[in-house]
Amino acid sequence: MTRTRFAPSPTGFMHIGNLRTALYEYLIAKSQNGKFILRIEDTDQNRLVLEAEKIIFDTLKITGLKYDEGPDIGGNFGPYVQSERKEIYKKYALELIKNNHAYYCFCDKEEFNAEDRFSEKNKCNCKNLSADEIKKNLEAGKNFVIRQNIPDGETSFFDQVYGEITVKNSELDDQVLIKSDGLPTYNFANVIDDHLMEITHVVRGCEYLSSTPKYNLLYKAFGWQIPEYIHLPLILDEHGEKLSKRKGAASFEDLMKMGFLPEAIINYIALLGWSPDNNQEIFSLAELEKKFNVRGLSKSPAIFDLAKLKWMNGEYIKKMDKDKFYNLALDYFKKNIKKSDLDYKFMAEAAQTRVEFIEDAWKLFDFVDELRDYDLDLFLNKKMKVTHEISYDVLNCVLDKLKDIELKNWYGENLKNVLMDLAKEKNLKTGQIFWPLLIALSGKKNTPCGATEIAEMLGKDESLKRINFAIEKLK
RNA sequence: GGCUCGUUGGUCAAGUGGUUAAGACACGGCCCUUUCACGGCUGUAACAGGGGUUCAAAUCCCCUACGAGUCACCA
Repeated sequence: MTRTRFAPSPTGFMHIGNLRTALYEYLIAKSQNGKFILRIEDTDQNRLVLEAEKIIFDTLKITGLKYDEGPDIGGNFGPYVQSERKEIYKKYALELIKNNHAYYCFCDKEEFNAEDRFSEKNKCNCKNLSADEIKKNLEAGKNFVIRQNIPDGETSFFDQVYGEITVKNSELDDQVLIKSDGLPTYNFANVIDDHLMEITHVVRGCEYLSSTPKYNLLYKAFGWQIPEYIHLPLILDEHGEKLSKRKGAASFEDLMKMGFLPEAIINYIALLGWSPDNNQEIFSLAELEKKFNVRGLSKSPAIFDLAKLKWMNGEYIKKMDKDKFYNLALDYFKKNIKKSDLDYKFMAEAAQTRVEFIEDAWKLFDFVDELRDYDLDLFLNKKMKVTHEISYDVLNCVLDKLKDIELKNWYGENLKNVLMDLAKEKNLKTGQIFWPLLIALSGKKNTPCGATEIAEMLGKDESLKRINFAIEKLK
């Protein structure tokens, strides 16, 4: 059975790249009826961030990436937190030492750090220590790490995205397996855990591509079966650099704060580095589970494009249940617009197809409370052949007609009829009536609905006031 | 610097030896429309460069350029 795992370290926010890795891991498992496991890699005690685990749980919950096993829900392969597995790693490390695939190293940490990174390999003689010397050091309580003993030769592996990759073993370090604090490094722990947890497909960012040969050597040393490897290309920011916190939207939390819907985020990042067999763009998670295949994964890095995510967010807003959108938009209407006798239902409906963020819905109606001064040239409209003169004349006629309408008849449909009649009477195009009126009432070119609907929204007094103001302005 | 990987329009991308080199976002135009939007139609715009192999190359090979990853007691 296919088993994949998401193995984040709890060091802070949920990076978009990590979330996408989790998504693909989830999809690979689910598309094959397999299991998706969450494992917390907290072996670096210095980088732990409080709350970070909660962010991981919450994000997976919000996005719907439901895991089958994990620290908070258990499973048959636990514990699912690496710091609780310390003894397990130790045991396997000792086994490697016994078989000469690893060795004790008593060197001081500082010695190595001081060395030039690009110069010759760290030369540590600990590999050649005699059994006696090792015993003496251990008994003396000397600090040690356990290092992997990389053999000569070369190592190849097959990656489902990048294909066959071969590296000379001389390029590989005798990496540390167990740190001096007794905890394993990622490099060791991931191999042990992936094996013990029976992970079949190791999915991770391609920054691990170059250390994969070392992991393979470990699998080989234990005589374990090597899992399928699926390395993922990077996600970059708009400058072609690594996504970073400083430049804005690097994390899921950031995007949520900006008003993006979780479904839209998931849909968008699914397409960053993967493409389906057809041209479909909008996918629910359930659809992705059905259609995802490793074949569609790309090798080259992708740039995170906020503009396209915005478009997608708009698509999800349009698809959203009307009542749901209404309820969400209502808060913003009430909070930001003072006028209260408004048809919020109507407003929500008008906004739903025009907005990329729910919190922007009210902005379409920002002219309701107050008419901001506007440029006279807004009246000009080539297509409808509207000029300043026509606007002036039309608004005078409109004012004439409207001022006699009784309050009980002041509603959109009726106003529209009255003005249509006016157009006929004056032999004008309908646009030549409605355009100047729209500008006069709203002071803007882009409005969420038509002129008569706005007139209804504003009420008779306010509408006439604004028409008068426009006439004065045009004089 | 060594090693490894990558490079199709501004962006995401399809493409696996013969295509008018898809589609989406963004941008422009047109239609619909009392505005805007939605929707529909449409336009601009790409195989990093150079060598091979082949009747034929975006596709296979080599070189160059550029970019990235890695070379931690971080993951």
